[in-house]
Amino acid sequence: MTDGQAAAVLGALADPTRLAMLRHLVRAGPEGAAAGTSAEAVGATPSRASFHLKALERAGLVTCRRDGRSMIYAARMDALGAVISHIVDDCCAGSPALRACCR
Amino acid sequence: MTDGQAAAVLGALADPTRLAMLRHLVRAGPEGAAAGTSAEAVGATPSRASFHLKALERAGLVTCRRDGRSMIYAARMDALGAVISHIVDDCCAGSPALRACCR
DNA sequence: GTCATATTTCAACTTTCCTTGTATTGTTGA
DNA sequence: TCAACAATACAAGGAAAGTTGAAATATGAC
Repeated sequence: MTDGQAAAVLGALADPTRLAMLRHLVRAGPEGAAAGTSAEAVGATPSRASFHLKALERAGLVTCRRDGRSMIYAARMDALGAVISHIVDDCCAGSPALRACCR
Repeated sequence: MTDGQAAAVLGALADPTRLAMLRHLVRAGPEGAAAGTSAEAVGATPSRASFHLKALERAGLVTCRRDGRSMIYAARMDALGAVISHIVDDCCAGSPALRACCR
């Protein structure tokens, strides 16, 4: 993973609304949650929620599938892990102090 | 740590130049490195380097002290750990899959 | 004090991002 | 087919961030 790619993912995470949405999706589990549900969970208008969910999807942090009238978004834990690994292992030279934070 | 605070730190990380500078500072160790040295290491002009180092400092990711004519910046591993902890523990419900990435 | 070095600050410009409201697409059930 | 609903797409406005180059500040050497 290049710094540019990592920066793009971190940029997607660098917003309180998106952080809240991602948390909601992680708690929803592999099943995911409908866009409207996430919107309501974080107190965002549908349009705004769609904008931020798309940003998360572009960054590869969530997947999207249609289920009837609803769009179901689900968190991609592997992508989240990849960017954390980039910071911890590559960027921060695998600092023991940093690794300790994850335990 | 609130989502807003975490987002601010993640925003500071969400830039390839800053990611490269932070890596350089981490490798420099607790001693830190002069602003000019970091600038040269990542191929940035002094002005641009100063701008990004200040951004990292505002986010609490680096410290700054003067040594003669040079400004010495040093990475704050604890701050880096805190934001990773926020994502791993709080935001992502301590997902075992995510924790595994840090080991 | 004067000069050179190291870094920061500033202003101007460009680009990107976030929000809001409205229009549009896709889906379901009558 | 038509009406209702869920979500997205689009455009406009304003705010924030990054880049550049020139000027300013702080420090050390002479």
